[in-house]
Parts: sequence; C-alpha cells; structure tokens
Amino acid sequence: MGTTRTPRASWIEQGLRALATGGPDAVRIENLAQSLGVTKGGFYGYFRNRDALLTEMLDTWEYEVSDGIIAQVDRAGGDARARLERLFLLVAEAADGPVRGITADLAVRAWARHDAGVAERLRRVDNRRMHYLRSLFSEFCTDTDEVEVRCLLAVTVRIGNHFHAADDGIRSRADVMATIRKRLLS
Amino acid sequence: MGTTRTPRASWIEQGLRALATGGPDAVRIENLAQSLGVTKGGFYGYFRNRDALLTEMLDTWEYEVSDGIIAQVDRAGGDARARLERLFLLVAEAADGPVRGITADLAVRAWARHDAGVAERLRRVDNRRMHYLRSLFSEFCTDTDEVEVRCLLAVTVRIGNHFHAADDGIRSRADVMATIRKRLLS
DNA sequence: CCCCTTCCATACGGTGGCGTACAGAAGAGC
DNA sequence: GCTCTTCTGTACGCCACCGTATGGAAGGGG
Repeated sequence: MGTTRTPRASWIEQGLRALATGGPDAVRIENLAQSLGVTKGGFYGYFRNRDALLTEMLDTWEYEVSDGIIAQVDRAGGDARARLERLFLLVAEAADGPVRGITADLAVRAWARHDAGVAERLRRVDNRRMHYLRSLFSEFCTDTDEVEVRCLLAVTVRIGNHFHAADDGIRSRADVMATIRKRLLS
Repeated sequence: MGTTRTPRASWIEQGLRALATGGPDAVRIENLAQSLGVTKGGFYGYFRNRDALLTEMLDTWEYEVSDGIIAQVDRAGGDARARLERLFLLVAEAADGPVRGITADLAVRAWARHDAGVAERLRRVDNRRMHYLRSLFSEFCTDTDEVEVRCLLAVTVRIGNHFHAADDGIRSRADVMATIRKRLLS
C-alpha cells in the first residue's frame, strides 16, 4: 500500500483553514488542492463530494472545541478558578490554530446564521460549554443568578470582542478585557 | 418620465435583506431580481456592476447604524441614562429591519473578517458608537476605567449574545441580559 | 393620439467551480 | 524487475451567475 501522500486529514485541516479566513464559500476544492500542492484528482477518493468534506470539517471542529478542550483542561486538575484561568489561557493561545482557533469558531458562528445544520452543531457546542462553565463558576459563586450572569458574560464578551472593530481608547482593549476577566474570577 | 417601477432603493434594500439572511455571497443579482418580481434587465441601469451595489448597500448601512441612530436618540433628549435606555430599546425593536436590524449588523461583522474594505467601514462605525457610548457613560461614571469597561461590555455582550446559540438555563437568556443591562446603568 | 423616456424581458458569450472518467506515476511487497 | 494498489494529473460536461446587447412595453407630455 503506497504511502498516503496527502491524507484525509490534510483536506480537512486545509478546509478549516480556508473556512476560518474566508468563510464557508471560500472552501473550494480546487482551491484547497492548490494550497496542498496537488490537483483535485485525489479528493474524490476520500470524500463523496464537497458537502461530505464540510460535514467532516464540522465533525472534527465540534469535537475539538467542546470535549477536546474540556478534557485537556480537566486533565491538569486544580480548583475551579485554576481551571477557568487555564481554560482562558488555552483558548487564547490556540487563537490562530486551524481547528481550535478563534477564527474558526467565529466563522462557524457566522455560518450558523444561515445554515440550520451548522446552527444545530453550534447549539450543541455552546450548550456543552455553558454546562462546563456553570459547573466551574458554581464552585465559588453561591448565587445561581450570579453564576448565570458570569457564564453569559464570559462567553459573549469573548465572542463579541473578536467581532468588534473599534480602535483602542484611553485604555487598550487588552487591558479592559483583562479587567473584565479579573472581575469574573473574583 | 415613466414612474420608476423598481427604484434604486429597492435593489439596495433587497440586497441588504439577502446579506442579512445569507451573507454577502447570497447577494446574487438574478436572485434579488426574482425577489423583486422582475429580471436583472433594469439592474444595470442603476448600478455599474455587482460591486457597485455592494458599495451602496454598505454606504446606507454605515450611515443608518451610526449617525442615523445617534441622531434619532439625541432628538428625543433626556439625560444620559434615558438616552442609553432609549438606545437599547431602539436597537432592540429594529431587530429584524433590513438595514438597522441586528442581522445586517452581524452579517457585516462576519463579512468584515475577510474583506478589508468592509473591515474599514466597520471600524468607523464601531469607533463612532464607542465614542457616543463613552460620552453617555461618562455622565454618571466618574472613573474612566469603569467607563471603558461598561462601553466594551455593552457592545460585546450585545454582539456576542446574537452569535451564541446555547439554550436557556435555569434563567432565560432574556432575563440574564436584562440583569446585565440593569447593572450597566447603575 | 403620438412621441419619447424609462424600465423590463430575453438571449448570448464568458468564467469559475463541481463532479466524473480515465490514464499514468509512485511506491510496497515479492 | 514485476505487479498491484493507491494517489494524482488532465480533460470533459454541466450549471450558476455575471455583464452586455437589443427589442419592446408602459406611461407621461405634448
């Protein structure tokens, strides 16, 4: 059996990369092939068609950014605050990765706005994340309403911040975000 | 001079509607024509090409959601808190409009992630909005850092909330959002 | 009633991307 | 070196959409 020259995973990763930078309509098979240094000849040996690729891209994304990340955070142990800090850090430093990166996350969110299937996946991911956040915040917040507020803030501020294009004011955006993060953990 | 049957503004509005529901790649001329009950024959009498339409769509959007809304809020008068409440209300009730609606806003944000020209426009809009928010929050917040935090929260939570797909928890999303809004005005 | 302007329908060529077909290269195992 | 499998290059038909050209409808102004 000849060595797989450009394996299945290559197409998926390159697809996610294209999705992150150009949206779902930028996931063109001939385009991915060129980025991989081949032609589309081999593509249809792995995937039935373009939709099949999109599906598998979403499969890997869905796992990686929910159970994948949570498992990685839990593996390191520590109390709730330590895990939250570790989670924030992990999410920040994977920022430009093709799968767990924030750009892929945002691209999927934008995509979900006009594709029911993607919306359903995103719903699962966000539910899973919120469930995890609730469990962590509850460990040092007794008021359940306060827990809900902090969970929603943690998630929406992170997403909204990346869609927000304003320049820095007197304080830099990073500074303000750090202040907000500190308050969430108080 | 014959009455303009489907005027310039129709194409722009329908274009924004398509943008809001399907993203920029859904703004197909022949598609808009069908939605308007005509063919694309008349389109090229108004616009040089598809890009010209996109530009004009963004022009109207940019004005409406920045100076347009601000002027409408200021016209009603009142102190800073009253204006903020009015702003939040106005933004909420225009939610499904084709121009000022949140879906158009989100579509433009998603679009800006992979189009430099759109990103520049969005930057202008967000700077204008932040400037206005700062002026309002400063009137009852003495601490400038606190002003920055509230401005960023107001903007990012609103955006992030619409990109967030999780189901309601113990408290409904609307309830939690109301709590956050109340805190911002305290 | 006719003209004239404005808008619309239709047909056309051009382009880009999808999916298929098939032949050839590139190794692995013998 | 031969063969067999697997992957890749190339060519093709197809479709959606863009932008253009042109004839014709619709309605106001004289």
